[in-house]
This record gives sequence, structure tokens and C-alpha cells, in this order.
Amino acid sequence: MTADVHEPRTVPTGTGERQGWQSRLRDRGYRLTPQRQLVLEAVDRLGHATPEAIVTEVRRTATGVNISTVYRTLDLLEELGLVSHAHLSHGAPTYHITGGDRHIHLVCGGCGSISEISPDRLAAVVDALREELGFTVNVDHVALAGRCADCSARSEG
Amino acid sequence: MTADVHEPRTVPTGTGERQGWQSRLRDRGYRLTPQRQLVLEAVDRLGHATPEAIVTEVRRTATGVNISTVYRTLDLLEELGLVSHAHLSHGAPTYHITGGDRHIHLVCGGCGSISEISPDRLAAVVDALREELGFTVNVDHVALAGRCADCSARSEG
DNA sequence: ATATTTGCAAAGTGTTTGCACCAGT
DNA sequence: ACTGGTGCAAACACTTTGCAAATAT
Repeated sequence: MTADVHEPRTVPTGTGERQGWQSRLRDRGYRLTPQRQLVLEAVDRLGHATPEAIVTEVRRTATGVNISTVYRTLDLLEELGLVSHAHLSHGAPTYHITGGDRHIHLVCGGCGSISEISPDRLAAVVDALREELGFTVNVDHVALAGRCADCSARSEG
Repeated sequence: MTADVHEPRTVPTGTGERQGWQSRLRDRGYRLTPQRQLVLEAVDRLGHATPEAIVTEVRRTATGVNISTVYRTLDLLEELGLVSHAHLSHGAPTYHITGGDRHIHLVCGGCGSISEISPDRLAAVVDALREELGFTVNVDHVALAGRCADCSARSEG
């Protein structure tokens, strides 16, 4: 059990939203390049992916795309609100498509598996923190570390 | 406002617990070295500190202590359960004394300030996740990203 | 005495940057 | 044509590791 429990969502690069992000890019003075499309598609396809995994995926169709371009592109896509990242493990962050279904990550420190739960689970806490402390939690970015059922069982029993 | 909102807690290197961790170290076959005491004291004094900050603090009294020793020592102290780390920002993790008051970190993405809240705030969620999914959240390790009151006000107007 | 720990330096990740060339507009 | 984007290589930040010398036991 090391797998990513991601299930593919409707692609923002698909028919529906195509105009959306592409013209958003243009309106801000950015250019539409193959690399940017490829990175966005790769992020969507992979679910939760590190820059390294993304560049590998991108290279399946376009050899020669550079890792630094991927980093720059991810920054850009994040600025545009198309993707966001979370620090799920000790190493590289993982990027995922935003919009549609937001979610909170559960990361198992034992086996590294990632699962997702609804942000509603934290709604009460989030509201309380905003009202009492003025602190606005960025739910997309939250990762809860711990141990999954399997690993808990393993270490206890 | 970039400050750490840490307030010093009772030092485990102080009178009370001294025997505790020191003999725990010995029992496991480890040796008690000045470096290990200094690192532990520094972590306690600093509250939430990166390895870099810790080595700087340690060097105020003992010049020549190497950063790699600090890393090794932090790993050891964590294994012994004396400290734990959390990933509060994009860069280096921060270490803090465990035991006594556990807490959850709120990290402001705007100004980088760190505040702490009681783990009780998440108790309901944590319990629900354990019962429904079998997932045990490691509360010490949790950091909630977002924007503090000041930064929220600033960005909204 | 001797096995652990340290310091040092070198290597390993993950990420950013400067710059010449390339490409979208 | 013009400006922004890309690839490349080098620099950077953070962390780990091999090994000989130092030290706790």
C-alpha cells in the first residue's frame, strides 16, 4: 500500500474550461506554450505529483522538457490558481489540480500512502479559528500526518 | 510580526527530568555527550527552531559544534521522543520539545509568523478520523497553513 | 580498551537563477 | 519584430554519509 488514492477529475484542459485558463493566461500577459499545457495535463493526470514525477510524465510525450521549466510553470499555474501544492512528506512537495473538489490530505508516516478527506471535516475548526483568531486556514495546503489503519494495526498488534 | 510566539516551557534538561532522558539514552546504549545536551537545551530555549538556528544557538556556548552532529542528534532525540519536528514553511523543518504542552502550529503564509493553538481544537476531527477510517493523526506534526489576522486584513483592504 | 560519537569534507537531493537562444504574439 | 519562455549549466539550500581522530564508558 504505497499507492496514491487519487481519482482523476474532470480535466480543466478539456473541452469545458479550455478557454478559461488559456485566456486567463493571455489576459495576464503570459503566453500559451506547449510546456504549460503539458505540465497542467500531467498534474491533472497524476493526481498528487512531485516536480520530478511531473517532468517524467511530461517527457513521455515531449522529450527534452527541462525540470527548471517545470518548476517555473508550476509556480505560474499556482499563481493563476490552477494548481496548488502541499507538503505531504519530508521531500518534495506535491502538486494537484485545484478547483472542483477540494480536499485535505492524510499522509501515513508508515507506508507513505495518501488519502483524501472532505474539507467539511475541518469546517468547524476553520470557522472557529477565523472568528476567534482571525486566522484563515488554507484548506488546500493542509496535510494531516499520522498512521493509516494498516500501519496502526501493524505497530500495535 | 515575524516572531515566534513560543513561550519557554519547563526544561527537560532541568532538575526534574534530568535523570529521565539521560538514563534513557544510556539504557539504549547511547552515550551522553555535551553536544547532545547542548542541542536539547537549544531546542528547548528556541521553541521552534531549524537545524541552522539550533547550531547557531549551540555555538554561542560551544564553538566548533558541527551542523552534521546537530542533524544526527536531532534524529536521535526524536527517536527518543524528546523532540519532534514539523514542516512549518517551505524550507527547513523546525524542531521543538515534546511532552508537556502539545500544540498545533498555525503558519501564516503572508508574514511567516507562527502561533500555537491547543490540540483540543482538533480533538473532534481526530477522533472521528480514527473511528471512521482508522487513521491516527499525529497532532504534533500538524501545521495549518493560512493567513493571520494582520495579513488577511492587509490583502483584503 | 574499545565502541560510539564527532568533525570534516564530499556527495546527494531538491530548487533557483543567469544567460543565450527560441518561440508565441 | 518584440518580449516573454525555454534549455542548459551553474549556483544554492538543505541534508546525509564515509572515514579518521576524539571521547564516553
